[in-house]
Amino acid sequence: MARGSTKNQQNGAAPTMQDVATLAGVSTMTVSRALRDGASIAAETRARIKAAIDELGYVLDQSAGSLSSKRTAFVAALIPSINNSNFADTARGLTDALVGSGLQLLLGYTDYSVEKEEQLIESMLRRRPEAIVVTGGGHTLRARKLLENAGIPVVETWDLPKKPIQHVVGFSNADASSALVKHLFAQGYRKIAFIGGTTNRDTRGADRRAGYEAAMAELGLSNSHVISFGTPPITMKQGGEAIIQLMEQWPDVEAAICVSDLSAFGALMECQRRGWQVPGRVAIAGFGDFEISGTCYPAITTVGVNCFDIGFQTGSLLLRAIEGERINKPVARENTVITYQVIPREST
Amino acid sequence: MARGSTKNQQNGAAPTMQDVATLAGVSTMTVSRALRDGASIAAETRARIKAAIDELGYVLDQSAGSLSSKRTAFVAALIPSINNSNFADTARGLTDALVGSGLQLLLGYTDYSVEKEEQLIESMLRRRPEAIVVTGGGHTLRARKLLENAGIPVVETWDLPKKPIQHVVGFSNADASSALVKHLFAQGYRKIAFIGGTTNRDTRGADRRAGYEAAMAELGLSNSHVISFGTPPITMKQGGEAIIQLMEQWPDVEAAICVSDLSAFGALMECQRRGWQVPGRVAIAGFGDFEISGTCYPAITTVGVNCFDIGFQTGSLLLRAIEGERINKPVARENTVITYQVIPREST
DNA sequence: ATCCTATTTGTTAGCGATAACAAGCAAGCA
DNA sequence: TGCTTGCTTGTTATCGCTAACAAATAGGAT
Repeated sequence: MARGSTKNQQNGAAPTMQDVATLAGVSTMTVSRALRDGASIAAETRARIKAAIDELGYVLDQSAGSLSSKRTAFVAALIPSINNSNFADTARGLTDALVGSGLQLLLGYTDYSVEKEEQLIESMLRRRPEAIVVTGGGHTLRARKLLENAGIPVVETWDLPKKPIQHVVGFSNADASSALVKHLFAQGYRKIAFIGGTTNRDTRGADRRAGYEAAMAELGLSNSHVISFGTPPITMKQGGEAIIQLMEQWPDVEAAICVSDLSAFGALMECQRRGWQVPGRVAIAGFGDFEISGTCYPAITTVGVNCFDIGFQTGSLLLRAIEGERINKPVARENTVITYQVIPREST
Repeated sequence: MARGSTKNQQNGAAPTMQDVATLAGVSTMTVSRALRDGASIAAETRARIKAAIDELGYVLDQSAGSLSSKRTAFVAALIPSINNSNFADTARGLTDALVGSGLQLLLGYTDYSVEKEEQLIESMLRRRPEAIVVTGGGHTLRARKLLENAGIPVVETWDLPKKPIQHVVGFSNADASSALVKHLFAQGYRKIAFIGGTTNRDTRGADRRAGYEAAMAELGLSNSHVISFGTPPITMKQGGEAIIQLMEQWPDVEAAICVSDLSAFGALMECQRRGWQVPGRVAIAGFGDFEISGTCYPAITTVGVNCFDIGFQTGSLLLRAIEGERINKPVARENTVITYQVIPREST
């Protein structure tokens, strides 16, 4: 073990490619090639290098490589919450689409805040991702500028922004929400309320609310009632509190649409606890088709969005776009619309 | 706008620090200093540089900086699943502990697979994190070696491994599970079953099962029954299927402990759907104290683990350890045990 | 005026890898 | 034998930034 040919070998510092090269009796360039597959290198040499790598416990320093090759091999994606199966599905779709491309996904969590998003965008950009994915179309002015100037493919997801930055893979939350209202209307419900968060922090939540109000107006139901409760994302517990408030404020209410399945579930359980029949006393609907909505009893009527597909489509678009940048032929702006559907279940 | 003093300015490539320096009429070193706070620099110069940065839309290239400064400013954390509120809480604890340190958290998802973990460890290490956090104490041989040789602080969480790699912040899943069995025993239950995943892929799940079996033996309850269902993480739906299977196989069963709250919830809902009283016909307990367990009706008895604290303690330990490495005074191995408690609710 | 100190700025030399090109070498062919 | 071809390996020059040291400048004390 007493080689000590380089300084790194002598002290305890991590071995570099130079150490591997010295041990294997080749140049660093050859080591670099051995580490990539597809490079032309003699099998015997490669084996010798692999042995040296194992002996030293060498791990490639990708950041050094990136500096030289201009390829960081990762894409950044910002999602509002780490603990939301909808976004988790999107992330999975993204990951799946990226498999085999050598691109790694770096997730960031904005916590439903555009300010946090701005910070994250900047710190991601500092690491020079090859593309960046954001959730929604609402950004701070500076964030928008950062994205526009980043010089990499940008995708906005989960929304159909009026003024897209570049590519879009999403759907209209307002339309989806309207569709749900119309579904309830067709079922015979007239006194329909909406339960959501207090602020507009969650722009998708705000869109759903707008869609609800638009549909109510369109259907000639002037008595729209909105219960606002807590800052997004509103929790199961808050959903429970909201339904109580709703029943007090509007005892006649026939159906409640919740901004997400989580709050719908909370509302449903609170009803059960109080002995209010669902849908007998009041019907409850959610949004997002979370696992919980299909499992709970009664199962919750909701809007199913193809979350995985949002991620997968985004991923494939990214691959094309990155390739396009590389060969200096940027792909044209794309606007992919994702499907959604009302899923009628037992709660309405 | 027609400056064109450097090549970068001329073509469309992203501006570098040199471009900023030229525009502001200073050296790159001064720009570098202006970007850090705490560096000694004249207010006027700093303002001029900031203006140049704004004009060019410059964003620091951190990977280049890291190469030079040997500080990548991020720590890696691997968790089994993106969509599990327990691990999400741990991640939040980690993030919170890291706030203000300038360290960013990079999350990776192992999908409960040690092979995937190994891959992730390697790809994380390639980016030279300043510390790495893994979930659990079970790793492939190579993963273990990689961690041991990484030369950075390593923390294993959510477990108390027999042969820790370095630091540990966790608890005994087996003991926690035993405590739950003993609680049910004290409530008068004797015929207690366990519902978990089929494989040992989820080592924490396996530990919980082992704890169940140990407690049953200790209590003199020889008739332990284990229902294995699906590969971890088992879903709500699988929890529902498992309880049916359990009731068929062992009609006398009085209580079922599920490997996690999610499966417990699925089991509970299935019982409601079939009109089996819980806890009248069968009692159900979970693990993890997810939001759902406290909200649903009846609320589920579970074991609450201080998940946030696992993350927070890990984060603070990391900060100390990283600082220790920097001043060449590595901190001693630490073994932090996190508390848990049985939370009795309506379902037992 | 001279020296000292503190503050601000610049210079030089890498960090660890890879791109681009150059060169060595063996095999194949005339 | 001499030349070409194709494969394998090496050399050189960065990539964009920061550490470490050097130098310039201003202000104050003597």
